[in-house]
Amino acid sequence: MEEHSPPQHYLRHETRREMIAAAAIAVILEKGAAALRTRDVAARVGINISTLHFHVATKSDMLRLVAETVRTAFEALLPPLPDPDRPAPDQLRAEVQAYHDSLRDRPELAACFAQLTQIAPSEPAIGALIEDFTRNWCARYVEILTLGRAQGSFRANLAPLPTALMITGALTAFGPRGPGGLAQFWPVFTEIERGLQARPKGGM
Amino acid sequence: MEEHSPPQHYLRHETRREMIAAAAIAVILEKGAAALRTRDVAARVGINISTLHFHVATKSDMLRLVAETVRTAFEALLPPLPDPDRPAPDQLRAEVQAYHDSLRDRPELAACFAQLTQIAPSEPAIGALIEDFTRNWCARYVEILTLGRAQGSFRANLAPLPTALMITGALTAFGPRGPGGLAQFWPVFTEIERGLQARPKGGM
DNA sequence: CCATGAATCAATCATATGATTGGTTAGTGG
DNA sequence: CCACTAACCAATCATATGATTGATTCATGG
Repeated sequence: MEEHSPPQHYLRHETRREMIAAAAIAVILEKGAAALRTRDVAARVGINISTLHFHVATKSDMLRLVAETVRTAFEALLPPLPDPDRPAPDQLRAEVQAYHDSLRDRPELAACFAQLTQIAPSEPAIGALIEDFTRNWCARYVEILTLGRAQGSFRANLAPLPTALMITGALTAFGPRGPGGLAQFWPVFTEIERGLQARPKGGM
Repeated sequence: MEEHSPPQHYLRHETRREMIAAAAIAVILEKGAAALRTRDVAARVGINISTLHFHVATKSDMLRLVAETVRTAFEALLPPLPDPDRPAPDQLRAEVQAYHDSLRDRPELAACFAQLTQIAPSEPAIGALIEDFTRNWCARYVEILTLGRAQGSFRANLAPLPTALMITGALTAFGPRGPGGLAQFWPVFTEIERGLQARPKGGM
């Protein structure tokens, strides 16, 4: 089904590794991480299995490569780190916008990420990488929320960490849903925003 | 490692199927769905592979059995359907409490559910079941939220579906996290609650 | 232009894995 | 208590799968 441009033999190590990562991601998307086979990846790249093993020692290595590739690609799409001097609501929106765009333009990333989450039990290195990324991602929201509370744009009784977990959790749910499932993305974010806003005074 | 009570031979079809489902769930929890092997399940139940195939025709069947078992067990833990005559905030809390308790008392359920998502691509029946369950689960929140808005306990500008997606998304994130990761559960819910509350008037 | 090594492949291995076959045993209805 | 069938198992099959071996080809620096 794939048309590998005619025997474009003899590519560089790093080039091949990138192609392998891309192919592995595609296979994971189509069949799920549970059905990932080194042979399928090799076939997709258009190389022999032994060639694949030349570039990527083991399947476990391949999975690490995929995880690192996805993580790096994801991080490259994130906006600049929170800036204490800009309004938090704007930064929150920018942060969410970046995530939205990643779902729209590179749906493989989040979908693959979700799949990788599941193989963590048998691949501790992957689990650690994912956990680390997730923590960092969440930390960005914690910062923005803390900032916004200090700036007075968010509720004074807002707890940054739980709120950040709520937001990242809600957003993560859009990952596995295909690019079509983005219809409710902004409505969901609008609700989140409403829930954060400072109230005109007079609680209860 | 497992001590199967001494050769308690000749159990009923349904009994064995339940044992098989339980064993499969345990294996999925320990090694992940990708590493699920019919042999491991049989060994855990304490039966021969051919006996396993006698009760469960194929691995695919076994997976469906697992999915249905998890779903049924999950649904059994849910509170009664939303009641238009009770205060929505109470019902919301009851709904969330039930989910919390399921995470605390039956962590296998949510964790296994999450694992099943990785075989969904190659097992459409599983995917459909998961999607269906998720939709129903979300619908419960939609009802409660709609009710609460009508009752005046929630913001008048609250959009039920997006908010329900937000809540279920945020809650789902606690599924894969083990029972230890529940520390932030109630803090997160508290934030959600605060975001829903009707404001004292005077928007903007 | 050739020697060297990086990149490639065909063939093969060892084991894992889902499934089947054919026969054995135990509980049960008559 | 016997016959019948549901439940069970040992042995085996066919294929899938991750990985290796040893030879081959291309690119390139000297």
